[in-house]
Amino acid sequence: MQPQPNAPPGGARTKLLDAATAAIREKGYAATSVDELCARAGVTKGAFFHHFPSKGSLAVAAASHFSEGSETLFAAAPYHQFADPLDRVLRYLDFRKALLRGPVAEFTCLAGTMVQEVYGTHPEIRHACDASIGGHAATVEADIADAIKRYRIRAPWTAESLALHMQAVLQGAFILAKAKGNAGVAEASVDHLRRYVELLFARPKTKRAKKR
Amino acid sequence: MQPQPNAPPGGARTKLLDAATAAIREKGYAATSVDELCARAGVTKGAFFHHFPSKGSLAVAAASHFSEGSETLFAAAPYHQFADPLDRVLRYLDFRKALLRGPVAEFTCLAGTMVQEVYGTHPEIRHACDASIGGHAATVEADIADAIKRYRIRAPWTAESLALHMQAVLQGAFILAKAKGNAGVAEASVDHLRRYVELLFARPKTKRAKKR
DNA sequence: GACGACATACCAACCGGTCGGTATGGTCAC
DNA sequence: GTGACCATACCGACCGGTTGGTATGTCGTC
Repeated sequence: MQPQPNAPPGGARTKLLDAATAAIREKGYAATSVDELCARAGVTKGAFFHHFPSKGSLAVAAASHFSEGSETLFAAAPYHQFADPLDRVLRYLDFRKALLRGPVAEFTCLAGTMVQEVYGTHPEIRHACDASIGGHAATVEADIADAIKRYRIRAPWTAESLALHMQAVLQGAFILAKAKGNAGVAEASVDHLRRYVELLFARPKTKRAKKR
Repeated sequence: MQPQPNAPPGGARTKLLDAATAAIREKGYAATSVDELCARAGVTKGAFFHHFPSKGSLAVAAASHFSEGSETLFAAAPYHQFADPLDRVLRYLDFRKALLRGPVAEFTCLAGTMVQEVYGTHPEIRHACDASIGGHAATVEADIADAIKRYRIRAPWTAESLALHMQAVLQGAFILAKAKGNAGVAEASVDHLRRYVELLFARPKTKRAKKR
């Protein structure tokens, strides 16, 4: 099912995937043409349709490609070091906030951008985007679930719904950043989200979170 | 500056604006062609370019058209009845949640959808979307500012940033609803947002909010 | 010599936009 | 009151460029 699981990093396929990620984050799926993608990747149209049967299937592949990239990024992030699961959640948010640097298109989420355009017309792409967002949310959900246990919270909400809410805030923050043309609004929104999580757990204040 | 301030409701211009709002919310800006818009509106291409110099200017006009429509909707909403500004904010959120009904494209925000695609390529549209979102946020901001005064909160955040955060959550909720294909996630996110606002003001619990 | 990885040339459909034209209704001199 | 004049609203054939996609060819490697 999955095409070329181990595509060579210098190959046309990978270059196309990278080009698609960048271009779609900048201008969206529909406005990005196959020709432009080929030009960006330094590849011909023949190579494009050799690796992907259609533009849409490139988008599906790009969503997983993007997921893999961010999975790697978040797996290596420092917030996992913390023994306290609530600290991990809070530090995750700090990490997300720190990522809000440089051009808007470079910290934005491919899946969130694409799904807005294609959710009604390209079900396979929509599904790939859902999987991308949901997969990432699931990693955060695990820490949230641990925090609920640790702090013996009786929550009228589930770990899943909070994890999803966190992703919603981030996606919305991206939209506002795009509208306003700067990342400041997005940072402020992440601050609000972090404050919410703290209030939710109502943890007694400590001077410093302890590492493991 | 503003073209045809009082366009007749049955006229081609208004029909085009309505068609654009619906079509763009369904499939995005780039994927919606001028021909399709004309067909939806039951109008010819000649009429289109008689009223709008370009597709882009239709999009700008559609953003204000959409803003006016929602302005009317929210102005008539029941949450304004409440004397307590915090109640107004909370009931605003209830109202937003209640709006999450029917097909996803029908409760979604035109500005948020469009700005994702065009923020880098069509500055005028981006600006119109920003104005649409910002204008609506400003109405909520007024109530938040009153609530801060009333409850003598010393907030490390501004009324503006909270108003914007609320819009971010809603925009993000729309994205998740599109990805998952149902409004349930969006409702859950609004619940989290409402809980956050309550926690922020830490109001002593009352049995029932009083009307004016 | 077969096969995968590309390149080149090409196509029909569709895109946003133009343009010459018509239908309608209001204004005003006579 | 009527005909000249004109602005606005709208029509639809048409244009050149771009679109996603295809057909066929070349070349290096096993």
